[in-house]
Amino acid sequence: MNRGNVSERRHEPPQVGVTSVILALEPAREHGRRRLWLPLVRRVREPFLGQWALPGGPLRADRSLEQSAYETLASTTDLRPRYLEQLYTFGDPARSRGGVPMVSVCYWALVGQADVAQLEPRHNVQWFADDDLPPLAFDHRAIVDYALWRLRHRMDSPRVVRQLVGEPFTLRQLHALTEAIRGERVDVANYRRRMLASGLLEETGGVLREGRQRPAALYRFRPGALDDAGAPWLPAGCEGEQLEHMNTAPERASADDNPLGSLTTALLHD
Amino acid sequence: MNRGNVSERRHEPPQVGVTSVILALEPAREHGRRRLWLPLVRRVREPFLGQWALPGGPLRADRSLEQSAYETLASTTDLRPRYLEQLYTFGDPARSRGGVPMVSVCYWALVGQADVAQLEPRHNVQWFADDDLPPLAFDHRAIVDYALWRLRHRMDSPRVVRQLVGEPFTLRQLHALTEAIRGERVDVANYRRRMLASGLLEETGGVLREGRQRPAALYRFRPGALDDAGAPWLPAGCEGEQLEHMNTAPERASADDNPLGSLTTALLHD
DNA sequence: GCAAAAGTGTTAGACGTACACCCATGG
DNA sequence: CCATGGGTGTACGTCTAACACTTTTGC
Repeated sequence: MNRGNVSERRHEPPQVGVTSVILALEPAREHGRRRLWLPLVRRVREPFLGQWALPGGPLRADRSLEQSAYETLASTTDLRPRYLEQLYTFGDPARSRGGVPMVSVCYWALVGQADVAQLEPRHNVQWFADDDLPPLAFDHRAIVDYALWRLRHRMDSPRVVRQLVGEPFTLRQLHALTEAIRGERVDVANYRRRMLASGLLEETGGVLREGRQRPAALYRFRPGALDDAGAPWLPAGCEGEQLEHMNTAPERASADDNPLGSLTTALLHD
Repeated sequence: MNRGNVSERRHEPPQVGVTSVILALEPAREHGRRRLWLPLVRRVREPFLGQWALPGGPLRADRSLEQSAYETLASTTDLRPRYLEQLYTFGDPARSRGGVPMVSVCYWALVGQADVAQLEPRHNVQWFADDDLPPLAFDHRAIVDYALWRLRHRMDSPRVVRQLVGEPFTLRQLHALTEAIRGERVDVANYRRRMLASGLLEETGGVLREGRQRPAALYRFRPGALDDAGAPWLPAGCEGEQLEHMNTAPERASADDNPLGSLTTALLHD
């Protein structure tokens, strides 16, 4: 798979880029299963000119990785996600451009329903369902699949679910989201009970009528449910082989034994 | 936490480094709980000269990230881990050295019992138990904690367990490893049953006598158990904003729906 | 009343946990 | 025969899947 045509420029410092996968829940269609959606941008340069690709760009030296991801993502798609998590870093020399090695730090992001609606159609940005993607530039397809895999395995995190479904929500909406991500049918009755028994939700008191049937109760996540969540996916600290004056101990966060406590970049704004 | 003294060199391309956390199971002590161990190297340069730190170095442009991690790790500690997985990439500008931004791709690695024994003592490399670490350079402590957290959450992976315990193994050894990583007592009887019922193990036919009691049966992991394992943590593909001729579809691997099929770098040699 | 979705109940099996118990072995 | 760990049995509570059922609404 890797071709070994490394040129003589190999000793130049590698380029560092940032690439993002943005995920959202497809707006409700009439009597259809809701799917996962992601925006792609059309490439305006070679290589892969005209093909669809993930938003990305070079790492700005005066920005953190998260900031760079957020900015390139916002400037190309006009979306302002509330959730941003590092996915993986790719750095094979076979990916070099003209012999200059390329390192790409990939992120995945979540945007809610409201943000999806606000995105006005552009020629160079378009939404695609996860099961109906066009051919993608580079190997962005693999990155998308990896992001979807991560999403499925983060589904038990209230943080993730909340960003996708938006608050407040009905249990049916939550259920639809679960089915969209898992890609399989889930018993509604059991899902209700599990969610209510989890203690993560609280009723808002409001109701929502979506069709012409009985209205459904609205819920939100309890404040405490979002705090610990049992997983410190996003280290707050930073590191380097040469790093000046950075001996601050990592802040240990609350309940769980999460080593890299504060999730600085998970929830960007609230 | 971030100090804003970004110098005028901000537009230089960022340096890219690779850092690794190597984990192993502490050799059996007489009647003591076995703990997790990791080797640290003493810094021979400023900053943090003389302090303990994780092995690391610059990314070689003609090497993949995994190869770079493996080589710097091998050259500094003389260890040849069989498992190597990307952990996280740190890139805050506050971590810059002399104004040149620093991006560090971190890996975690596993070495088995045999490898630990073969490592002859050096002045600049030493093992430390996970609950008795010295002060570390930079914020390497946070990285170690994060690696340990990852390890605890990868414990259900036969690949991970196998590398730490070494084959063949008795159920008691497996159990001891589990307790070491989880940091809590686990019922031996139930652990036995769960493991045997999982279908991941097969008897070698051999037995091992560790004390003066009844010898224990030896097991190994079934070949198939290591294949799918339900999690494609390590993408095989590569990516870049500028990438030449890289439109190969990702190979989808077997049983599960793992998107980035082949775990190229998880198991380095077998 | 009818359709459709909200919401509740019930049951049977799978699974985890605690703990008692027998077996094999060397001293 | 005894101490120690290897290995088995069992009973109980919890969780979950499956599915029948009642309630609320608009037409």
